[in-house]
Amino acid sequence: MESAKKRVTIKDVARVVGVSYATVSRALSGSPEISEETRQRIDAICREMGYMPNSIARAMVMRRSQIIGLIMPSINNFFMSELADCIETRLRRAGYDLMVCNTSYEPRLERQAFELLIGRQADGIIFLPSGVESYKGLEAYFAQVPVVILGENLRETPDSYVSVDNTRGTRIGVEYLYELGHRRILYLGNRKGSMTHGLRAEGYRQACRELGLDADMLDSPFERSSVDAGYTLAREYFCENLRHSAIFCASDSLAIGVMKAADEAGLRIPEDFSLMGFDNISFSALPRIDLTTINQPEREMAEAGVDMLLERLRVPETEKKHRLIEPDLVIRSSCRKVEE
Amino acid sequence: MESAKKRVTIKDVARVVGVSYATVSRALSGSPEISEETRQRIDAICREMGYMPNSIARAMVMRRSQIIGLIMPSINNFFMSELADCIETRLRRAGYDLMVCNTSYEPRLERQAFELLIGRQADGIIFLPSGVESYKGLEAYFAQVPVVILGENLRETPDSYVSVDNTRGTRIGVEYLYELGHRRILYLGNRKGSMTHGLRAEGYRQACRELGLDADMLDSPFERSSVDAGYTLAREYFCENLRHSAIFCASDSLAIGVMKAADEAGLRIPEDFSLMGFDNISFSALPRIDLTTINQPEREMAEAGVDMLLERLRVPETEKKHRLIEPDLVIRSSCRKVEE
DNA sequence: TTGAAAGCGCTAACAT
DNA sequence: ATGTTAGCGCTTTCAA
Repeated sequence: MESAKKRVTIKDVARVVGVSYATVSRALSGSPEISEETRQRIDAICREMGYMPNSIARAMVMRRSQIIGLIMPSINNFFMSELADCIETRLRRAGYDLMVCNTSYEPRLERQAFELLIGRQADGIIFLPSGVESYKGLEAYFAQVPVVILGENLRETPDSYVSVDNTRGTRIGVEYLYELGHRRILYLGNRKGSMTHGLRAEGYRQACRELGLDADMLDSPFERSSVDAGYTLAREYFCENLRHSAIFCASDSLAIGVMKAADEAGLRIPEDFSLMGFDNISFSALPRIDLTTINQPEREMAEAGVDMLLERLRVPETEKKHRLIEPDLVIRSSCRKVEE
Repeated sequence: MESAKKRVTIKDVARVVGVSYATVSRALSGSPEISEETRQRIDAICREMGYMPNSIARAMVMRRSQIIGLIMPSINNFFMSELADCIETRLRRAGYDLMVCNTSYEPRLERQAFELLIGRQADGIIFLPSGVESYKGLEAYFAQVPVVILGENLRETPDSYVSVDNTRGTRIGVEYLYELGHRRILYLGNRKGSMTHGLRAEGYRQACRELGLDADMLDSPFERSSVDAGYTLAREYFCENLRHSAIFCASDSLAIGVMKAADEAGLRIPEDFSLMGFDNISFSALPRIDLTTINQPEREMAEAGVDMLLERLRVPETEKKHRLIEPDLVIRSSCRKVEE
């Protein structure tokens, strides 16, 4: 019984109502050229028979699927799941459905996701690249379907993208620490090979230069930022004497790792040193963590990305735009005023 | 140019190769009744022309979309995003794509999601209900498409579901605390109206009865479990003298709120009281939080749910199964041994 | 206002 | 081994 379910089609309805199925189609799509009476009859019968339009057939002839693809490294990531959530909600309100593809940071899966979504006739794609490198080799797809890139600052790309202004973010952070009196600020966890991190590091350098501070960076050899990476890095650093009054971490995860190492080393935050993160992941707001950090406004990013994509769908000639979202400082308890 | 992109179809390929388009279809679908030579030629031309199969057309005639819908309250939730992540990965490996629908805990959006996915010809649906109540009124859809329910224990439903054994979870927790010497264990944060929470509370009561302890519960008047809810509840509780040696929270979020209240009240964990959570959300593993808790094996749940659904797709007569996943204890540092 | 018919890209049954 | 053709459910001319 369950599998023998032939669904009710427009034809079935037409037969019952006693009109041609074109008429039913018109009634359903709210065409004006139809009498109020037949429309009512058709509506009633549709409800009665439990008719549900087949959007696949519809997409076929309309050449629009009303599907947007979301390609991202992982759904299970504070930053990304927040983005995904906002994207879904906003797209749905605009009448689109979301198809999600995990890439697990694998370029191979990124390619595959594009092909799959194009095959599914997705009307557009929102893409969170797993890194700058991954962007290469994907350009061919960008000609086939409107794509908006989210997250990575791809300055050189001519494609639409939305990103947080990472450079601005670290500048804001350094300036804040400076105002608190900090003059020896370590920047911890910079990763080469990540555009995002490169820009954050750049902001740190710029701010130091302008404020007349020594830029001092402890790079990360790890593939990705994580609590463990921060912990490992900080442990090493704490072996020597504490030469800085503040540590600015390239990401919140790293900062939390630094906290752990500090706790173990008997160093207090912010009494012995101030700690600043970047991202404002949900962890950072927790009691006991309560990390001062630079916030990436995910909601705003998601909305900007979706709107940009929808705009391109509505007006195909729309030129590709770049949009930098302004990050902001979230003051919690991990930084304190000092006299130097 | 961008919007004038007529995609390459099977017919275009056929024309170039000089065969009928049925032949191309056969070649592509790996039919054996075709000469190796033409297959090679077709493959080559397809690649050359950048042909990508239109899965919509395919779904239309095959009457299988290879799409699975995932209906859940929110993508942005530690437990759920982890589930979504695993579900996506496993489905993709099985050749399915995932369409995600947020319901924001609104029954109206749950209904809408079902209709939408059925309209999209989804082959099956994985459903995380926002609550027991929400289950009502949805039964009609269950007849139209195979559905597997994840998360909620819906004992009465005849439909397929996978859930963690919540009752067992709290029992494990109480037994552990008992072994550590605790005899006065408060159960904090029980919410009426949630099946999950009802079962957890039940486990607590059972264990207390069997171990000869007094069951003592501090119910939560809040709609959902959250850090704030736990904080508020605990603050109130700490106003009086600490009458318990351990607090078992109905969820990790609550437990973290309790931590915050304890910190403010100058109570130390686990020195002044032991604290146990339930869920093992990613927060709980953080340094400074390090909460002993009951783990819900999300990966296992996701896999069981996906497998159950795929099995029903393969063998439509498969009877609907219920599967309870065994939770397990994660020992961290928030509970300690006591002499009573 | 309504009906008839073509066609979206593809698969599969039937011919050859 | 390959071609012909019907048809999946729907929208949209074109006619009536």
